[in-house]
Amino acid sequence: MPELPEVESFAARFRNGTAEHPSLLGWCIQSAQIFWARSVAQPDWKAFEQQIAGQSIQAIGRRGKYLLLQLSRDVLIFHLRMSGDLFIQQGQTNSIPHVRAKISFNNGWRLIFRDDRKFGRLWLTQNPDSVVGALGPEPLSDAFTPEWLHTQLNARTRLVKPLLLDQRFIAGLGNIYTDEALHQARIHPLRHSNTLSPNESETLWLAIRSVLQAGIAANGTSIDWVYRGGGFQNHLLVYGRSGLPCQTCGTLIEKIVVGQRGTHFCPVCQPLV
DNA sequence: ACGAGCGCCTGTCGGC
DNA sequence: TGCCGACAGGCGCTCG
Repeated sequence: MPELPEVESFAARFRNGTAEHPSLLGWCIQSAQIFWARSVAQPDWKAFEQQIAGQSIQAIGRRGKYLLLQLSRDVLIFHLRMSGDLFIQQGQTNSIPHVRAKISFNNGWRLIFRDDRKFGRLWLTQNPDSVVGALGPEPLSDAFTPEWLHTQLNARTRLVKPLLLDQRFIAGLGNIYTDEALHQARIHPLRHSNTLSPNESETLWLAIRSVLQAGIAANGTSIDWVYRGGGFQNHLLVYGRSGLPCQTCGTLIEKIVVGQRGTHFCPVCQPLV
């Protein structure tokens, strides 16, 4: 579930601190425990536990949906996939179910990785490009321009929705924000990418950025308690609203399957030309 | 180049 | 009530 805005929210909270905990910058790792071996993608879980001990957090960042913690020697990378969640805890151990990894710091705090579906992954590597190097541009960066988007859309023939979900094309969009961006741009999810006009591409560019920025401003989207503390679920116009009236025209929102993913759209606002 | 199908996993929900 | 299939925020793989 966590898409770019949710991961950005984690990065900001870890970097700046919250009312519940201070910034993680400078914290020194005392030990780590892995409870599900396959949650660690690299190296193997035993080497992960050994290598991470003694390293301290020097920087906290995000690339696409990946959370990157620069440590003394390695980079610790998280991808939360469908159901991953991160907690900062101190003192008594709360009984959190589905804990896959626990990282304990010298100052008594702990970072808990919870993930009921076990799809999330951790990496500990000196070469973060081996994990995030193939990602497309950051949609909120200066490299992501209307001209770039139009050129790249027209260079492919794929359906626009699966293309936007492809992390090698653009980094960070997931199912929720893609549906919302296409709706805001008034583009049908089954359009072929090479049929978008320059004007439509620019509208889509603006929609992607504005939806992501609104998501970040709301601290992300919380659905089914998979991700906590966000407010953007109250601003969704199509995702999860099939059968409900479109807030623009009143037509009932439809749900179809595109590229194996549930896809929500307004058939009137987003005509298939 | 592209899409479909499937595997990875667990929890929830609706239908019968 | 209980069982069973469908489905869910993601993504990597194989196969046409």
